[in-house]
Amino acid sequence: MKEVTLKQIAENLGISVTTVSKALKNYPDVSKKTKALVKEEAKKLHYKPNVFAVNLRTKESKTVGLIIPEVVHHFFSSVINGIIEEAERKGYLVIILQSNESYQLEKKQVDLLISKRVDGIMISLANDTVDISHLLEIKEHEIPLVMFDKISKLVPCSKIIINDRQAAYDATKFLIDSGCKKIAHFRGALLPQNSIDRFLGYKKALEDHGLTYDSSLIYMCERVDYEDGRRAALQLMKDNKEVDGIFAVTDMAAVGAMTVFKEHGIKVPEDISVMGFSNWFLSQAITPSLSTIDQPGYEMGRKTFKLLRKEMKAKKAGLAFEPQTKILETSVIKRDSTK
Amino acid sequence: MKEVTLKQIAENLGISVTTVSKALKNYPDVSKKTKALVKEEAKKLHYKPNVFAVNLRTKESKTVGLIIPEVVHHFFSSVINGIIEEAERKGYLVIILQSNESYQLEKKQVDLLISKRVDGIMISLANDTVDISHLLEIKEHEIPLVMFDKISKLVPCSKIIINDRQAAYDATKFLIDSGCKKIAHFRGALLPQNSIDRFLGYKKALEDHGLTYDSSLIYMCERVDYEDGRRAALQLMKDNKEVDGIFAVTDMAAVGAMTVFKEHGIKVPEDISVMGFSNWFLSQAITPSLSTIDQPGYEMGRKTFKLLRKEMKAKKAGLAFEPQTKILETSVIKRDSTK
DNA sequence: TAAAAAAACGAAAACGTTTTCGGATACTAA
DNA sequence: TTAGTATCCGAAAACGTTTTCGTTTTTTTA
Repeated sequence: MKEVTLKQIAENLGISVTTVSKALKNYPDVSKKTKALVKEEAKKLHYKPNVFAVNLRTKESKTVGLIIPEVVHHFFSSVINGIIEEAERKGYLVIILQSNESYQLEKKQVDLLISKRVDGIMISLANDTVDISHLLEIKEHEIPLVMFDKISKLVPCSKIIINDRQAAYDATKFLIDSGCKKIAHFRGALLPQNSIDRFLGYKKALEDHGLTYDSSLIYMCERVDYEDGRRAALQLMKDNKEVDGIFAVTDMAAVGAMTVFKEHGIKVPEDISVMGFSNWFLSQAITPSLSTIDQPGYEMGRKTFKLLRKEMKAKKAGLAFEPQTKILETSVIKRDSTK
Repeated sequence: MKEVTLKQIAENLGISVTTVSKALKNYPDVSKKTKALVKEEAKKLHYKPNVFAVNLRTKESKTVGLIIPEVVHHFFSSVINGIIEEAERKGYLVIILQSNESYQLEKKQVDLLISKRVDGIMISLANDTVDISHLLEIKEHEIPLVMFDKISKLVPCSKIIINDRQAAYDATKFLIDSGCKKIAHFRGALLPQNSIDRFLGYKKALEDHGLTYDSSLIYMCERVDYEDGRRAALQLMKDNKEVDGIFAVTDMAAVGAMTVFKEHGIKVPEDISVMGFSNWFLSQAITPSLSTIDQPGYEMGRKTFKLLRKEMKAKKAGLAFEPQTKILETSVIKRDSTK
């Protein structure tokens, strides 16, 4: 059972490899008759072009790379979903790598993708990525690059993001409008721009509405997860600050806090309102359901690939491409954890 | 900025391409001196082998394919995590495709992976996959194949699974041991083996413990999700069967049911016990926390790739490979939704 | 019918690597 | 010295495709 090649078909038909190749790709300088003959023979033998050879010749792999901090994560897996769906539609396959929020790994993986000669790269940065030389290297290799969600403004490439600051502002304002007078913030790690922006949005909202910002109401959730939320809530209770509202950096942290409150007989939202961020599936399934900010992961994935493809097309055509930044809409989702 | 090739290095050093290639791969018939020279030059020029050429020559892509019903899914994303981690460790990249539980898509994607000439394929079947010709085709192309979780016994290939029937038996027995006398089952779709096995385990447990099986206590959760769980629970209430326990096919369905109960003042576990399946993250975050069966997704992913690699190695060495089936351990996790 | 134009085909190079196998050089033993 | 043996190197083929460009064949035009 030997592999079927152009040569095989050519020999069977007594014509040249060149003509076979051209016939299959509908070149104008092959007669209709020959084309038909070739195509028939190709079908009969179940001819499939050898992608390895095609790649080598065309210098294209029809494959793109995706580096993501975490796969087991509602938001990111939604993004993945959007990306691979859109990519497949356009004939591209997606190689997925997970940086585990580690800059070292991320750097290695970028190298990997470059040496794999993917046609484009999409990336959401690890928390501790500050050095961006590996990203610039991508550009040096002239590989189209799109960053999404967790980006670095220093890299001159297309970006798909939400307005974290505005969204956090909206969330906080929502708490204020619902009557909260003393609002704590469970913030994320210090480095990533998202955490910073959400923090700033929170702060701005307080100031704009006559509430004084109090740094002792900021609780750190390094990993922005359930456990962090629990820890922060316990600390909050111990501090006894009489807080009547919490804006948490993620739904996970918010849920962690809510379970602690439940365990201690603190009522949500009667005693304290809780606002999350991301609208993970989980937030609608718990009781009380969690008010939050809707962050459109699936759409972000699709848009990310679409933008990448635009750039890949431009590159192929030898055209210049001006990096674009798209900001996706978020919205406040009112549920039962707020008044 | 031309690409650096072996030829480039060879010319710089005044030696042949052959020697350069061999030097870089530490062939024994190249002198230490030349090797050092070549390696130095390669490093200086930042030489990276052209994978396209390597692929063509070696007929290997160092890439494997993964087809999965759904990415946004706690269990499957855990599997993905395990697979890509293990793969990367061994120098393989993973192309991920999503079948969306559609046989048609799954078939197309198998074709895609075959024509991409991946070195191996891992797959978890779509719900409506009954025809297995596309899977046999993989074998015909002599591409190593491993199926996991949702498998078909008819395909002669390695498999990584859990014992769904036993696990369901354990879950049901747990409900019985905790005092439940009338246990309903929220089952999954009719086709997939998992649903069937979980149903059978449930049934067997009842029979083994002196409870009569009653088909009117079986509620269908076609998509095994939150909404299905809600619907089934509402129906159950309407039917007024005085059920005191539920074994749900997934945690999602179980959580859906629990929220309905909560909305209607039915206490879990006092009025009714609920048992889930999978141990998704969510099950520990809700209140009351959900008792469930632990299904080790991450481990399943790692084992799946490991087995695939074994087969790929055997193939490369020209050795025969006997398909293996590995059954992973599950365990009952006792939480607050059961007595 | 000859010349010009159009249509159809194919030889060959190229993509960059790996690997076989024969040849050259240097070294050892008699 | 010669023969034999390591040691080192390189020519060339191969992987299967794409594409340029020149050649041949057919058709059209005068």
